[in-house]
Amino acid sequence: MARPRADDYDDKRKAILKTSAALFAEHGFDRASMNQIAQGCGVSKALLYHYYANKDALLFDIIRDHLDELNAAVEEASAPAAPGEARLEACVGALLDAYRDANAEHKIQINEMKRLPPEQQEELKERERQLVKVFAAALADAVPALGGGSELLKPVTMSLFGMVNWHYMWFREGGPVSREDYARIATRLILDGARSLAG
Amino acid sequence: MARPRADDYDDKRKAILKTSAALFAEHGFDRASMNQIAQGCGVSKALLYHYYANKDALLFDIIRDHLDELNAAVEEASAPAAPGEARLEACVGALLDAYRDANAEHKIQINEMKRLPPEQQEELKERERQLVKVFAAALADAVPALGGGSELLKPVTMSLFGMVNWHYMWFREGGPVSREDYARIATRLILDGARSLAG
DNA sequence: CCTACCGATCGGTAGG
DNA sequence: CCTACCGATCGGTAGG
Repeated sequence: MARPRADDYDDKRKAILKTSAALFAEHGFDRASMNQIAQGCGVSKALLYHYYANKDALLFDIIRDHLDELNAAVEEASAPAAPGEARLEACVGALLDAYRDANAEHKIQINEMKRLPPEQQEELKERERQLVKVFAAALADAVPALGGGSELLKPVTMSLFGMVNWHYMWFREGGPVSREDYARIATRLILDGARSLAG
Repeated sequence: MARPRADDYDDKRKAILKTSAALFAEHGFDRASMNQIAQGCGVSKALLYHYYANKDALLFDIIRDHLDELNAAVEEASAPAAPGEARLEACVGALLDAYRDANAEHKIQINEMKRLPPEQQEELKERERQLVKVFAAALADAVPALGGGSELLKPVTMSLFGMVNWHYMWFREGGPVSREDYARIATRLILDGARSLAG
């Protein structure tokens, strides 16, 4: 009879994911060695290879889990039938909030995804596209002039992602501007600016 | 007597810088080997080490040259005593234009700077701060409410950098939106949004 | 300006 | 035939 999966299998997997994400973010994917990661997790390297077939699989799982969490958070915020403007701000706020304890994962998504083989990258990029889609829809809803095939929708949507995905370069927890503040600021910049552009 | 520097010393140095930047951007700093770079430049590895003491020095020089070019372009655009709004758009346009043939260098600045030792990073970050300073000043000039110690100046300035520094993720040469178009769009988003926020 | 190497360390896998 | 875990070490390649 097959040996059943250990009760804490998933907890251990999550712990490995969190620790390795921190090490990848700090030293980069190539420089964080499997030995370091095993040590950081308090397990043997052989056990690490029991959970993940190779280093790439570890990187893939970190980014996939992260993107799934972002998508879940944003889709939840996008669900209520709120007016366009409030819905966009809720989405931006949900995204920034999902980034709160995921700085390492965010940096890895931005900087290390290209280390993966093309098919794996494609699977992750599909999840990124899903995220972009929700924001583009919320934007087109809040500023009707951006819908209907306007050339402005893409650059404006990407401008919003630029702001939000760049926040980790300057934003500091406990500073004068909170995450909620910045969600409001970014939403205002985009909405008022887009209305002016479209008008 | 010391051997004089070859007439084409600087041309060769620039060529090495451009080729290695392309390889670092494509494969990442760690994976692009000095052997690959030497081959790509059509020189021996020993000659490469004649120009640069080590791999770090090469990385440092790529980013320093790049940042110096950005600063020069933006300071030139910032010089004319144009009205605040036009000056900001000129600065954004100059920055986006300086990025035109520097996609590799831009990616390296964003992704690989942390590979350098702290003092070298500091020297480069000082150049980044100089760039930020010019934009913050142009913004405060164009939207007076952002000046005078407003808490909004930093997040709004960083929002602008987010938009512009993120452009390489989606912008394609020859697409429906030109660099000039996007300079206008980003400037409008920031200016109209900031006025609405400050008001 | 070249090639032959070095000390160190990598990701990954062996038997049990 | 599966999964859980160890100590030891593999072949290759990096920067210099």
